[in-house]
Amino acid sequence: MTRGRGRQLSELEGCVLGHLWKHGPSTAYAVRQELLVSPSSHWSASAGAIYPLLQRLELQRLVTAREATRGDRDASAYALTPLGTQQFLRWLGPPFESDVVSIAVDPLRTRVHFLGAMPPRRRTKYLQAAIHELKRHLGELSAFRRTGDAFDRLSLAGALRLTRARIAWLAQVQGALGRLESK
Amino acid sequence: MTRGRGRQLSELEGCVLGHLWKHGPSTAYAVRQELLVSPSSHWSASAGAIYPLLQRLELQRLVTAREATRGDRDASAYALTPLGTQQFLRWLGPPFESDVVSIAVDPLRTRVHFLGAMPPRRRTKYLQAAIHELKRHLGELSAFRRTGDAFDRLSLAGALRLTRARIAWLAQVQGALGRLESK
DNA sequence: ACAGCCATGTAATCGGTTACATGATTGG
DNA sequence: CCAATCATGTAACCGATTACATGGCTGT
Repeated sequence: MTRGRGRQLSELEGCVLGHLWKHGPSTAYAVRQELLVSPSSHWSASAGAIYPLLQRLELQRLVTAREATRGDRDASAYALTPLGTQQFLRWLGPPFESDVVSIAVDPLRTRVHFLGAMPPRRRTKYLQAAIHELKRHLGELSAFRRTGDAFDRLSLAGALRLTRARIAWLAQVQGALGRLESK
Repeated sequence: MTRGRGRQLSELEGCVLGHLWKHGPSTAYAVRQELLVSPSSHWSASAGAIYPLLQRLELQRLVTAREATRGDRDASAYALTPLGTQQFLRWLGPPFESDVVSIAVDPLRTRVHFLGAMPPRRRTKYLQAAIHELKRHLGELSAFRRTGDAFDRLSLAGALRLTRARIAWLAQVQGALGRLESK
């Protein structure tokens, strides 16, 4: 999927432009750091992703690079151009690409398709373990309750809701399989 | 990330092995068709993904290829080996890799971080549009209510729950931003 | 002064997507 | 019989990850 000229931005590209919009001109390193500490990004924010990405965005004139010598070292600080801002807003939507609204892939949901591959007792253990991990994850997420701005916290509220929904769903699966088994 | 020898399987590899477990020996085409009609896979199930993937799995001795001439045409039907079954069960877990339990990436959640980039009236429209799309998606998912086996339906129940949770969350965002604005 | 970390990248690799090629099968 | 579609792949490309390289900076 080429992204030359008018193409839709990828999720990671949108996030990076969003960072620049939110925090102003930044180096690639600053962008990476924020992605690394973010509670809910699935990217590793590896250098090999971010540095070339910003170079691509510069070629497309969505950002401009300024020489930002920090101490004695040369670096590039990137800033949104008007075109970049426009593309960022287009990425935000609406309209929404279909995979923005379609349900996110859930590895646990994928695995439930195949729960028939294990005996009932193992299934019970399995669901207990998954619920336990989800609750632990819920605790980790809660640690971010007081960080960021209002929008960051609303975003976190979404992550918490989704995690609680997954827990409730697995409880439903437990119940359904229990009934299935006792028939 | 190399997957030679004892490596953990990727999601797509796990799904393909799961298909073979569930439906018995299959051609690459059969695997593709099921992924294409599946209500909730984010893969395009492109030929360029599936055919090489099965060839890789064969090299790793997780599947065996049998000449399955259909009519006059040669094709390969792949079947799980005992090693493949073992690796499939290991992929199912537990233990769970951290990204199995950690929250799935949600493009709408990503975008909420940046809602401050638009004026309040546009935000209102934005959230209405997103909720509308999610409800439409909910309807599409519901069409699968009576398909598949018990596990497929439980999996679908998870997708429905997550979608409803996203709708409720966006309603919460609407309310919170309304209060924020009226202050 | 020098060990260890910070910051800025680059290179190799890998898996997935898009697009293409090709022959068999089927419908009108 | 010919067009359209089915079925089986292959090739080029692309973006992300891992691993590496390098040089400045910082604490002891």
